[in-house]
Amino acid sequence: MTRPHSGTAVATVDDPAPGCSALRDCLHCSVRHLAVCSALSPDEVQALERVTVSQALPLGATLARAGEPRQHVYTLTGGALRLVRTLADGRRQISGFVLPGDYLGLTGSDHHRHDIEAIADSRVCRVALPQMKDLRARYPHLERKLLQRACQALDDAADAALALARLQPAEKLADFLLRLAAREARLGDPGLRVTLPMGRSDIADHLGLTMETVSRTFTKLRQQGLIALPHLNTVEILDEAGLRDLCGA
Amino acid sequence: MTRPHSGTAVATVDDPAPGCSALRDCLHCSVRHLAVCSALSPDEVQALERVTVSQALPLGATLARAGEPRQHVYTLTGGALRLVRTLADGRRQISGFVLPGDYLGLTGSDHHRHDIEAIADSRVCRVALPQMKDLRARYPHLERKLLQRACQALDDAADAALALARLQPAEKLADFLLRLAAREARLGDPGLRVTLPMGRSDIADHLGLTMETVSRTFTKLRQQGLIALPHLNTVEILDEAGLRDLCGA
DNA sequence: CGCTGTCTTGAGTGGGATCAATTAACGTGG
DNA sequence: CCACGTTAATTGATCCCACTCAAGACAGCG
Repeated sequence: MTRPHSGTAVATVDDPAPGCSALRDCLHCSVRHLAVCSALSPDEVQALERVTVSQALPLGATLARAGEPRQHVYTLTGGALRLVRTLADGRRQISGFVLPGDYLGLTGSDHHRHDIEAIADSRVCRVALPQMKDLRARYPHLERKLLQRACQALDDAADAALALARLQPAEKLADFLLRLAAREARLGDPGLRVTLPMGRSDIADHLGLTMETVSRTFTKLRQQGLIALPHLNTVEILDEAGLRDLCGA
Repeated sequence: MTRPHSGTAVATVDDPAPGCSALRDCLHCSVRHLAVCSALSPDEVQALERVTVSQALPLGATLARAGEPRQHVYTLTGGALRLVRTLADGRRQISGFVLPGDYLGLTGSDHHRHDIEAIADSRVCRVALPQMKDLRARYPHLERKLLQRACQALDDAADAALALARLQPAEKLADFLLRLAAREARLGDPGLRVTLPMGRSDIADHLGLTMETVSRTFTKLRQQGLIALPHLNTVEILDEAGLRDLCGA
């Protein structure tokens, strides 16, 4: 069971005295993902440790709600989150899934624009906004890295928009699976076995479909021999080339 | 006639010896839109002038094609462009429309990801990539401004994705018109009269619809008294509140 | 073993796409 | 100024696919 229980979201829980391993994770993420520390002195590392807080998010917990004022930026160090937008009448869209290494804070707004919910037991590394501002002022390298990430995110957003606007359900799903596989591959995994931390309706709300259509499309891809579904949340990519020219690339 | 003729795109034409007005425009755009020059010395302005080139784009001209290596960044100083992606089988999506003041260059790729086409007689201010790199290294303020813009663009992309995924045709069109009106308002225009530089099929390919549906939806909004269409390319917003709660905001 | 929540599968409907024809807008040349 | 030709936009008729509603299968867990 990797899915959150209905609507009973547990409140977020801080980690006021982070253990050394959590702190090391945070620094690690800062180093690896934001490349701040490439040439930091020991006291600079100390300064970083002071502004960095690890926070646990059990499955189903909500990190933020749309409309709330933003207080921190985050880097996901483990687990998975979803970014949810809901219309007045309940229509839902999932702007994206946040996986380990992803940075949360690239927005021009001072309020959250999404509900941010944990779809697996997760852990984030967080920095308060004013302190992040200081860091960015102090390390131009960080600013540059953030801009790089933002540009990459913009490219991804354009790809997603094309998929939403013009791909058919099977193409959307193939595209989604390949994208997920590529992301897991970048984190070191082989790439043929993709784990889906999210449920069918999350996929549907991400691709602009219904749960039923997603389910039917999974069966269709399976019957065509393009994928296998050993478990509900595990997809094995049998014919990557086949998937790839399904989504017209 | 503000629409490009069929497929006969005129090649882009450089302006090797830009007149003083073009140069002033370029500097103006750099100042106003990237806020580089807020505290520049005269010789720094000279340096900027040297890297800045104005380029005219007649209606129908192509500034770049998807797949080509990127050579410059641009700021649009007049007219309008469209960013087009085309699938192998001809399905088309327009990622966005570029209006005066917009910056072209926020991408992580070193190749163009869109066809960039002028949908009106246009003019861009361009800077070669290596020189832009220098500028960014020299002026941290510029880097910060670009990041701000990228973040804003990301927010807009999320909004667009929600619209593509979950809004109905009438809602999509209402959202589009309001967004366009807001954009014109930011450039000083009153806001009740929106000029559409693009044709119906461009709107369709932007919203993930067909030309016919866009046309039908226009008539529907008109019959409901929400808008008026004095000319083909002019929309008058009669009931802004009505439009606004159509798209669920 | 039954309960709960999720996923799958089925049958029927509706809305946007498709195909096709008409109308409108604009520019040109007589 | 008007008739013509071209291109874009509108309107109409039909179809198809994804949505909707509903039932059934499956897994996880107490």
